[in-house]
This record gives sequence, C-alpha cells and structure tokens, in this order.
Amino acid sequence: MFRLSKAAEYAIRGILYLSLKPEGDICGIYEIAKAQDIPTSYLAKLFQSLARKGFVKSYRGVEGGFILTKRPKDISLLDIIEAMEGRICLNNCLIYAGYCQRDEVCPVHDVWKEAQHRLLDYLKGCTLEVIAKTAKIKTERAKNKLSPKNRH
Amino acid sequence: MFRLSKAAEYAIRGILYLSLKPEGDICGIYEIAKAQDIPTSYLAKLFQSLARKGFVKSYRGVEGGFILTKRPKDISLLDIIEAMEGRICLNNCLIYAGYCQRDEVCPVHDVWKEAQHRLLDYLKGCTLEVIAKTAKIKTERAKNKLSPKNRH
DNA sequence: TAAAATAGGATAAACAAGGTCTTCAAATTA
DNA sequence: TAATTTGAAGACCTTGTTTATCCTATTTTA
Repeated sequence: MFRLSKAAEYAIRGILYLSLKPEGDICGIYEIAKAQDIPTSYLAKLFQSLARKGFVKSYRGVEGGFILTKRPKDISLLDIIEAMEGRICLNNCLIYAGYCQRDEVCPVHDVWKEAQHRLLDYLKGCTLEVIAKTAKIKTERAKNKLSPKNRH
Repeated sequence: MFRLSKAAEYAIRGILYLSLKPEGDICGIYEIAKAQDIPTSYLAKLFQSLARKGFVKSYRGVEGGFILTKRPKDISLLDIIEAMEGRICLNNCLIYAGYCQRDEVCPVHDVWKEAQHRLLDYLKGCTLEVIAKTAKIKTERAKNKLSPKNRH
C-alpha cells in the first residue's frame, strides 16, 4: 500500500509545530502531543529518534523538552519521511542499482524510476519554511471563521 | 512504507506479458509465471481477480488460459495498481474529502494532495502501449549484447 | 481422462501503532 | 548539599493488520 506511516505523519506535524514556535523555545513533548492530537508516549518515542538523527535537540529534567536544530528552510518533508521510514522506494527494483536482475529487460523499471524521481523532487522542495507560509494563511482563514460554532 | 505490493508488481508484469502476445492468443498461467519468474499458484490467484475485474478473460479446461480483454493503449499502470491495491492514497488525509478533521488547518494536507495528483497523473499516462515500446527497445538492446564483451 | 482454471483456507513473517516500565539528567527546594 | 520532582531515554511488550505464499479441493472442457 502506498501510504505514509503514522510515525512519519506525526513526526512531520510535531516538527512543524516546533518550527512555528519562537526560535530557541524549549517545548515539552506533552505540549506538542496535545496541540497536535497525537498519543504522547508514541510521539515521545518518535522524538527520541528525531533527536538521534539531528533534527531536534533534547533537554532533560525540569523545563526540559525539545528545540529544533535546523532552520525551517533546511528541513524538507523528504528529510523527515526518510528519517522515519528509510529511503523512499516505490518499487523493489529501485532498492539499489543492481538489486533487480530484470533491470535491463524490464520496461516497467524505467517508469518507476521516473515516478520516484518526480515524487522525491517534489517532496524535496517542500521545506518547513514553505509549508509554514501556507500554515499562516490557513490559520488566519480559520480564525476569521471564529463565529459562535467552532471546534478546535 | 511507500512501496508497491508484489501482487501489483506481478499483475503488471503478467498483463504486460499477455499484451505482448499476438492478439487472441490464449495463454496459460504456467507459461506467464515461468516467463516472468513468478510463483505459479500465486499468479493464478491474482489472475482470477484480474478476470473478475475485467482485465482478462479466462478459459477453463484443456488448452485454457487467459486473454487480454482491453487494448494495451486502454490499460494504464494506474488501472492495474488500483485493481490490486485499491485507490492510491499517499496519506490518510486524502482517503476522501471530509475524512480528515484537520483538513482546513493542516498545511501539509495540500502538499500531499498535490503530490498524489502528480503521481496519479503520471501513472495514468503510462499505458501498456507506451511501455511496450520501451520493452521492444530494451529486448533488442539485450539481444545486441549477445556479443562476447558488453556490459551495460 | 487429463489439463487447466476456480475457490478457498492456512500459514508464517513482517510491519504498524501503540503502551509500560525503569533509568537517567537537570532544576528546584529544603 | 541532599532530596525531590519533572521530564526525556531506552528497552521491551502487545495487538492487530497486511503480505506473500502454499495447498487442496472442485469445476470445466478439449
């Protein structure tokens, strides 16, 4: 199935939330989880791995939490996805050059190669900075809708 | 994980093989499986489902087998993939309009929408006819390599 | 009758999504 | 300075789903 795992989805949302905070703000896992409606203990685990991979820095103890270690313009969706799921690979024949024995005969191989290239290219261009701009517009639009009835 | 299932992969190769046969040729599952190096009984099951979905027609009994029921230019990779895996959905928020409650606030939603659109568009354009052309070139190139020293 | 599709169940392995519990580090307080 | 508290780190566990097969009958028809 061609679907993003929840792990990657949560990681993206979590990091995006961090990136929208004032720079240098240490932010606890509970706050992020609450704000993004993600199971806290699960998100904690994901952030541990994000810390090991250098996306965030962790602070233990009272007032501990996480901060972003890169600038939003230097983090793309592709970066986060690959950190959580490993390299994107639309088909087995693309695992690595030479993996697929049918490579030189199989005409479908090239199709996947091209499809993957296009997808990666697009996701690479989607940095947190770019997304944050959309976010601003969206939340403002949502605010304007703050008439009586309004669920989170 | 973002990967095509073997079921879809096998189905694509199987149908592609059929499409390269002279039109109207009934072709047994064993031949296809052998030629494409796919477990026979597994491919049999896949072709049953492809028959139910109208891609191929089955003939039972001695000399039975399958034929293609559509023209190669009317079958796209997307058709086959969706037949085997259901609709492509890069992220949960795209399951159907309204499924994702975060839809109007989530800035990542639009990215996935666009990415999915691009992928679908590309796969839709990859018909068996188009692929068959590449196939011809590839097999000829492979044949020419039958001289002593010639790697890639 | 023998070859071949049909129908389906059984399976093991991998993966996804989450939870629990203990340990470690930092800050606060007594 | 020692104890307490807060919160991340890390290891392990559970449960359900999906994948990829295999296998065994049961038709069908040349």
